[in-house]
Amino acid sequence: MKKKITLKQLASELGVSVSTVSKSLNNSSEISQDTRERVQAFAKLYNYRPNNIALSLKNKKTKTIGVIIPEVVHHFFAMVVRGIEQVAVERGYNVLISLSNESFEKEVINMETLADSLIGGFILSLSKETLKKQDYHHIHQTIEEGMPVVLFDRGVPEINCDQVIINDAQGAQMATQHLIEQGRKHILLLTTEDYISVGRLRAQGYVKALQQAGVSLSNNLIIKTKDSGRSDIILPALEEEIKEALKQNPKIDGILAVNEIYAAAALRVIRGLGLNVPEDIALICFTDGVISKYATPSLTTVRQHGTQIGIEAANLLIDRIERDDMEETSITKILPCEIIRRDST
Amino acid sequence: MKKKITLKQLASELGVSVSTVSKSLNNSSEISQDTRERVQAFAKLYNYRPNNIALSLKNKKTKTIGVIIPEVVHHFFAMVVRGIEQVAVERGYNVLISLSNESFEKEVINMETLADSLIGGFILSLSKETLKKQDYHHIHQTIEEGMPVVLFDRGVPEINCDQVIINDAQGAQMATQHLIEQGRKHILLLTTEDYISVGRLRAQGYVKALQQAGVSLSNNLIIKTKDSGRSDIILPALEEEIKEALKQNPKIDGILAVNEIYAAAALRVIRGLGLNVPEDIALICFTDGVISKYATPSLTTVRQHGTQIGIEAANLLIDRIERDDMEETSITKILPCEIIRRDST
DNA sequence: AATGAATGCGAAAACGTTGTAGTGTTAATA
DNA sequence: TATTAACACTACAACGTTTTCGCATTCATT
Repeated sequence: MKKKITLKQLASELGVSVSTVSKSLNNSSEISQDTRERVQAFAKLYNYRPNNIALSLKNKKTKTIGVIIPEVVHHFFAMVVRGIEQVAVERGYNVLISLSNESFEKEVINMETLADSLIGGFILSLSKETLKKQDYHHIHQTIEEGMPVVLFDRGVPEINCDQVIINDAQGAQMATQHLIEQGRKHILLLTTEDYISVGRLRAQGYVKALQQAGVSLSNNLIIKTKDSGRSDIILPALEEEIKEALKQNPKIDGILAVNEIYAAAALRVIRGLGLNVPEDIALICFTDGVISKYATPSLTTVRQHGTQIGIEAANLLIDRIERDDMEETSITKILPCEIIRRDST
Repeated sequence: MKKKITLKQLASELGVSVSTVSKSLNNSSEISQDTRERVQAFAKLYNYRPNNIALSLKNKKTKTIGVIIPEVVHHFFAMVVRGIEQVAVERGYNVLISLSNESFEKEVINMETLADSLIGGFILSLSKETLKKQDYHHIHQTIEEGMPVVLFDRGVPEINCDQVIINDAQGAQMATQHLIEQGRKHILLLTTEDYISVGRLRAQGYVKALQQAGVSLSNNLIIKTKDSGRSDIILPALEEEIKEALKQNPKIDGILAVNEIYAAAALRVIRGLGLNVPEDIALICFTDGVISKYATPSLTTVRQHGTQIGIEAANLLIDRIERDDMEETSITKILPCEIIRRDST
């Protein structure tokens, strides 16, 4: 077992000082061509690679960014991670990921652990519980300590930091318009409770589209799921609600779901009632994931460009880390959505 | 902006030495009760938290484990990550994730970067390209340097390190038996090329089950996908192959797919041909993911217990890190699979 | 021949922490 | 009263780097 070699060891083998070795490896002009080459050859031979921990300690900077997401088994977040990772690698950074599992406490603990560790900045999407509590002290504190933070997806205007979100309202509006264009007038909305900005904004877009089209809207046509975080618990309940709604209001001819899972639930209910998609009911949803692609019929979706969000967030964060300016005013990037037409509409 | 406070600053504020502060915070009995309390109160007031980088440099250990997976937008790997993360948090470790995107080169680079950084050990699943090349020098080198490595899912017997894999052969055998029990005798196998151990082993299980049941097997009933890594490229080709097979061999009444995506492709083809699942053709696949759950009909699957794999792998790794024994012989854990019955069989 | 600059290298500090080895009190023992 | 023991605290080295400063040489210029 060969342990990693250090500058000191190299120096003593070569019979020169540590400084000389360090400078040679960094190609400093202080050192003669001769010595430089000799040291470099030797270092290569011994497969020397600098100890990043020591570097971090010295530079007070670590080329590592911390990412906290509510869930990893989730297509959208996985896409975002992919984007972040891509940029990070390009720009020479590592990515440290941890999961909040939608829990406030885990989010706080993870943030503290990461902040204590080796992190130059954070990219995170707040957990549902945090949004519900509206307790952002850990975020504020982190920012106070001079650590750059980028929020994504679930934007919070009252936090003063860079944010990358999608235009949820516009996406929902487009989706609703899309249904209306197909002649649907009785559109059921499946969304989350209002404290999740994403759900709230999407509901707003839905309402706006209906108003613009002069279609009357009704509270019976909006189902807000009490999302406990455990999908195996909420789904049967949601299906029951959908079934009830469809029975009570047979005119329903379109459904907009704020995510794939809700759409899948709807699809199941619709089939159970002997109805067809898209003939009887058209279906569109957010999250252009694997369910939509492989469901039968495949689902028309609002694509959220998860990878793109990750890319933007990572660039924003690394820019700020490298400029080292916490002062400059925050940037909020709002990315457009895109409708992916498939067979369900 | 309050930068993080250091021991030295605390010491000068308190008018004692750095050592005293350090020892007080660590509750050393060398320091009087009085001083200890005074220091601790002060530290809490200033929200002191130790700088882990300095600790790591000193201890030559970092409580961080590196995870390299081929893809994050993939249900199984996401589940494994979840398991790893869970154990890591419990045992006080961070998780550093990076993605190889099934590329050999990215895998090597990522391993080097992580090894240079702050890693105490690795958990990884080799990329397809690595398996194809059979070039494991980076793994060997890492192990040589005294870094513990745990491989999961895609086992490689010739690498001497801990491994956590599922019993692929047995899973495939069970799945095939399941189809046979339903009276299916002409079972199509959708698998990968042989260099991927997972595909190879599953094919073996399939063959074994057929032999045990006295069912004749035919090469026409095995489709090996040339997996380029880009699913948008391979899927249409795969669908074409399946369609061809089904046409040429109308007796086919069962399909075993080595992953969800292949199963989804099969489902689409079957529907396109006007056939029904499970009446005409029963369908079973590996990867108990979101597609299987929400497809119509929902798919019977072989569950691989991804979270459990992650848990086992993380425990194995952390045990080895903490015992610091690279010498002890390697452990290979083989986890059983489980059939999840749904509507497609 | 004496001065100056340029060249090539080394010593030492610094980053934040811990642990070992010391230092100086006070109290207890012979 | 002299010796020792216990106590409470401090100094310092070490982890692996980079970097600033300083010290010799050598070489060119007067």
